Amino acid sequence: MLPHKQIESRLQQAVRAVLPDADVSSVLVRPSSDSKFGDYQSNTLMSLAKARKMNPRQLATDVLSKLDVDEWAEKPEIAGAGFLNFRLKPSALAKALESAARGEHLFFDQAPQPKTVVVDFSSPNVAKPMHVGHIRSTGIGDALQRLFRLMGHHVISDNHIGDWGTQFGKLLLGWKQILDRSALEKDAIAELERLYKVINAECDANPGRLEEAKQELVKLQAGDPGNTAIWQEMIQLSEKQFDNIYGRLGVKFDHALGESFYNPKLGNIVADLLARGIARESEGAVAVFSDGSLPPKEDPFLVNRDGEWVPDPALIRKSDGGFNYMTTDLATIDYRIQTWSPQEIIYVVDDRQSMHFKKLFLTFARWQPEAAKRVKMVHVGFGKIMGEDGKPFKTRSGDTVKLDELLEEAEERAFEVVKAKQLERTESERLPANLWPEIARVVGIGAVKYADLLPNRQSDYVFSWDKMLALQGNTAPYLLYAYARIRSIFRKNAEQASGLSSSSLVLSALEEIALAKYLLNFGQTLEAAADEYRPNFLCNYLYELAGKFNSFFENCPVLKSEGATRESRLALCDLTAKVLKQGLNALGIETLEQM
RNA sequence: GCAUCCGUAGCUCAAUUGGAUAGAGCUUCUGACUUCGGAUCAGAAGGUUGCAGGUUCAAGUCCUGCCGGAUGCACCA
Repeated sequence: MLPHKQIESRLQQAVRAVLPDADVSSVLVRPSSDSKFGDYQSNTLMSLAKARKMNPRQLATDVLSKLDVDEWAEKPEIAGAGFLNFRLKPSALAKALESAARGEHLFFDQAPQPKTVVVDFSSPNVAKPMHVGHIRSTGIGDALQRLFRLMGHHVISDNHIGDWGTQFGKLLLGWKQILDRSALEKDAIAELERLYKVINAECDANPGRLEEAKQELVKLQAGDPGNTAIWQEMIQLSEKQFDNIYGRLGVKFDHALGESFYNPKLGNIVADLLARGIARESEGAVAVFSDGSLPPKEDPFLVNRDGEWVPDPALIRKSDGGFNYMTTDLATIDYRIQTWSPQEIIYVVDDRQSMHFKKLFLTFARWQPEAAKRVKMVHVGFGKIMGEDGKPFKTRSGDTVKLDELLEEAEERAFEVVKAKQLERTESERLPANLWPEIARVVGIGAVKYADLLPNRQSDYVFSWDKMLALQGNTAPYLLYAYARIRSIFRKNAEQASGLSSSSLVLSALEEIALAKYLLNFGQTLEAAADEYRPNFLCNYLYELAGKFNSFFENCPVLKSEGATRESRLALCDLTAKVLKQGLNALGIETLEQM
């Protein structure tokens, strides 16, 4: 167990000894905000004292008298209003690094009680191109599924594809009447998009066309063989696009159960909700209304119009008899609980749908109260991607940016950067030109993903090619460079690339110690990122780690040093590389041995 | 109108959810062994955290009221 975990565990014991009835799970030890306060701090005693109207410094003194952390830390100090500060013993630090160098751990522990977690993300629509809007859901969702897996949880990722719904009426009409076969073969998604746009415009102008489209939809829903065959072909064509993009992004799903999968279950769900009195008919539709259990301000089923709270129900059946996404989402939760019994279901969907998810979760809890108690349902929302003009990110002509074109541009721009840097080097230092495209691919895709994961997910962020591909600052290229630099040491020193032959590490330089201590924080960062569904914690950690490594690298010669110092420094390099690689991998970003 | 999210250095963003002197990068300026990979490092400059109150040992973070922005409010997802 890592030293700060040992300290935390001992501290919890000491608190329990002083306050037998206290909830010690809230007593935490965290890295200090400033090294002058030691390496780790606990501020939780202050809130415990406050809740009991005790003097926090007195409580700290009492706890301290019961606390034995001699094995890992110097004598703890009480500071300020009641902070407990811990300074790590050099022996404890060395021991933690030695066990990591022996391959016993990489500064994190697996979750003691693994959860089953369903992660729902990406959710593209059939017959439409994937666009920038899909980066965030796909990138954050993939990072979360990787993070949870790394922590030892059982993850089920599910891509809830939009393969059913009213858009197919228009698409079927377009397919039958204005399809251009050669265009379909050339670029299927572009042609399907064209069909939809043309028919959609016609429907807006002409109610007759809209009726025709509706009839096609009714036929599809009734199982008409011709329309079903066309629908299936559209899905197949779309799947090619999805596979291509997910392949480029390195994103994998355990399941891709689209909306159509749930279609046969929807009628029964509506009937059941009606029978239980949870839903009722209204204006020809079937809807779920407020049950009055929440104050109006917090009730998502109410909205204030001109000073009066009026119903804002969740529709589960339209007045034309069709179902909508609320119905499908209820069926989806039901299916997931029945099939996988998860403790947690996470939806990575943009923030505009937060109201929908509030209604969805509350409706499900009313429908299946017992099942709802056993599963935590979370909407992990995120903000928009803006252009550098501060408006939503669009192409120069004002269209939405397509994801495949964006990835293409990322690789092209990265290639220009790679090429420029290679040409700056002498010929002997330059990498063969046939390696450049692969380097550009990893840098370009990594840069897009990293730039998207770095901002706090709830805020909008400005998309900037120059910033994400910048070679300095908090970017993917900076991190990849730090990794490649380390790997280069081991190419020159292949015989010592793994393990530590002597038994103990020596750490003396300030930069060595700072780097070593920071490595120990990897696990807490992973836990915080997973607990809060915020991959950006990990981004910032890796950036700091790379910075500390670069600082160490400038000041502490590795290959030119000798004996135990040399071995210790090699071990530090190796561990830093492993943490960088593992961390970037958890973000879905590949690494390069040279660049 | 009501609800949700947001407002932090000239710009782009952090701040481990109430902790100690609000941190990075870009930009500007200064410096680093003829470089274990200079796509690097060290330093300087840059702040009344939109405004005004409140809560407490402690507020960028919580509460109230304003100002400004984004989003959502019945059959699209």
